[in-house]
Amino acid sequence: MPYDFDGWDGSPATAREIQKQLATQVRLEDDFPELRLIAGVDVGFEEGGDITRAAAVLLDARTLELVAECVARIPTTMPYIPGLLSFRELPALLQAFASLPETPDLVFVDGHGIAHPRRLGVAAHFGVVSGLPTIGVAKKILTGTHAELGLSRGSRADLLDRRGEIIGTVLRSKERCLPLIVSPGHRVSLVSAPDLVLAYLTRYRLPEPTRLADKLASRRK
DNA sequence: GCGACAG
DNA sequence: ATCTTGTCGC
Repeated sequence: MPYDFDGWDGSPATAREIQKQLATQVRLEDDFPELRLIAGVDVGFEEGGDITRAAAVLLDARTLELVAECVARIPTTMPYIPGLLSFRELPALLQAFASLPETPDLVFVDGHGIAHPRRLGVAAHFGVVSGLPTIGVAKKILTGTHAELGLSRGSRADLLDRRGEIIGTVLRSKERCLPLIVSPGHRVSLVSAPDLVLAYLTRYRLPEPTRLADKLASRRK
């Protein structure tokens, strides 16, 4: 067995079983008005990919002020396989997240939520495992199609799966920039997910939680 | 069988 | 994701 994570042995059959179990736990619930703390998580790599570096940042939901930041570095155990991203990044992500001094009310995850072939992108998986509300914020589409969207900030279009079901929102977060792909992870509705992303947007393409986590994970500046 | 394909 | 400087355009 080349890999090992919660019973994962690298075979497509095992992957299907794990995804099937987790997918049944994904539920889109209520929305929430008063948020106090929000978090952002992302992953980067070091040593040519041998080391997975996860970052978690905690922000004051009202002022967007950085409250805390944590980094976890662990050996990489799996290769990148489209559709199975969470199995590669979740261990490090959870470790960094667990180091935060407080639990946030909402977590923004770099990657897709339910805008995934099996409705189980890394943001949905993270939500199910942590039990916290999560939103997936990706920079590219993994699956799905959408109509053209406006050029102004805030313009959006539904992301549809092969059957015409809405699985996310293509959102123009900044003018003259490629749109973000926003989808619910856990305990957040399809409608409120993009609104929450807009709520924590400043002058950049990415919302603050994800932007800061991304910067810390890739050790850039 | 031939493409598409988050990070 | 990561390897990488300058450069075009708002």
